[in-house]
Amino acid sequence: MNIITRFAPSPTGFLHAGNYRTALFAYIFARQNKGKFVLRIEDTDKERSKKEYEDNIVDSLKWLGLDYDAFYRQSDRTAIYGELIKKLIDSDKAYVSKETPIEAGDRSEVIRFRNPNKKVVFDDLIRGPITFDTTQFGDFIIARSLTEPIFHFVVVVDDGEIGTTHIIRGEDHISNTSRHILIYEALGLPVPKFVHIPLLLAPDRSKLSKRNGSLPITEYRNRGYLPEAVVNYLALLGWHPVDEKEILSMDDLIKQFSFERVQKASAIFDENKMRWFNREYLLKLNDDEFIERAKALIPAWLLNDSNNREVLSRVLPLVRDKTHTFGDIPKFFEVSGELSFIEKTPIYPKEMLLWKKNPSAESALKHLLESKKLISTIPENSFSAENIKNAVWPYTEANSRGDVLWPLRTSLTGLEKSPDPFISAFILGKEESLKRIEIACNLLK
RNA sequence: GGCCCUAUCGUCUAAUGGUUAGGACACGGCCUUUUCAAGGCUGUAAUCGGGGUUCGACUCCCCGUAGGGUCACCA
Repeated sequence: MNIITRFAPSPTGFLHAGNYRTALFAYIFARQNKGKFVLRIEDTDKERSKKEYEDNIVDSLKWLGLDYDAFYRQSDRTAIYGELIKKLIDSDKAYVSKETPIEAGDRSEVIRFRNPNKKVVFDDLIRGPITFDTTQFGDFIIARSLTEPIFHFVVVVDDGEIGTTHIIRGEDHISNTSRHILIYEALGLPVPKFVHIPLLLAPDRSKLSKRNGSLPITEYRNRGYLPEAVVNYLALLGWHPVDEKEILSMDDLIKQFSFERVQKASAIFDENKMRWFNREYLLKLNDDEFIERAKALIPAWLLNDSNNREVLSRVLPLVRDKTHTFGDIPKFFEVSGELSFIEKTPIYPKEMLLWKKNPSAESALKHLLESKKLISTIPENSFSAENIKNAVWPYTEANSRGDVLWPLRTSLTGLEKSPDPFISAFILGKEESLKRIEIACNLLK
């Protein structure tokens, strides 16, 4: 059987992680079976559908790497729906019904489906058999008019035409399924397989929504997440491989995925773990890839000023070491950020230079003068972190590490938290480092 | 409220009748260390409750309870 799955969002708002996880499962299942994955924009609600949201859906899928084989937009297909509604009316499977409007916008005439009022059973691939008594739905509305069909109708018509074999969608559609099956039968279409994916919940266990802080998935791109990390994390929400390996590429997922291992219960979206995944993927990048992909969040003075390219290469290991998402980078360079000392000469109180375990100004000055002497012996062209350490270390060991290294580090960075003194000095260069130590000595005198 | 779905550490989950109930994230401790991270080691922590079935239940059944979904002229 040639597998066809689809992702059928309505462009009435930004879609969140839960929506894209469902899309991801549909995509993976299609690719795993060498089938087709279709994107269908469900924009029958003309009031609320916006092009902006449709564009964001297309953009998001592209970012995540979920390429689709066909694209449908329901608003392009109004005529087709009209004809099929007419056919149902002609065969008395639907009828025009007189109504008393209740809300603004309500019509005095709608098209209702003649419900055979029976029990419908379907076999959900994740949950097993589910039974509904459709009597509870009555003769439900399938269109407001011949040109204004409703979700329940178009979704069946389109999946019939596309030939969707597996309808993979959120659990919130379970109770719609029996109605849809009734329409499949009325239309004489084969009933596809249904797969209802559990919902994603916010940390407070409520449904993911704008209110509880769920974000458009593209917002994670803005915050410096890698799409491969997002995909990996999303796949592991509600699904788990046979072994305990959690770092999985899209290819791995396509190889290993199965609905049997999809959880039945809803899962809570936890950004903490996604950050961890992102760091794992960040570690796999080489330096050039890292810079290329972090571009948007590296400070402009460091990235674009050719004089600073050398500085960039020196701080890169440090930046990489402390970064979980690219979004962490700007704050290292903000005022009093851990790397803020690079761009601006630090201004700090004298007390900053005193080690808390031995807050003596004489001691700090003595060690600082000695460090300065040792550092100045290093030739300019071999001013590396390693050589700086080698020059200072024996003296450090002969005394007390803290007594020597705390004043040295703070003289260079002026910060409570910063990289170690050897790396800091290396980044600043010999001349600038000696200058800063000199300033500190004067402050202590 | 009716109908439907679900229930293992705080979170994501493994274990499909027999395990000291495993792993990951987070959290704590230790090591490393001038600081902050990172890293290494390590620790705390779970089968919702009650009945069955069974020699034996996380696992099967029933009843509760809790959470979620859905009851639109939205999708």
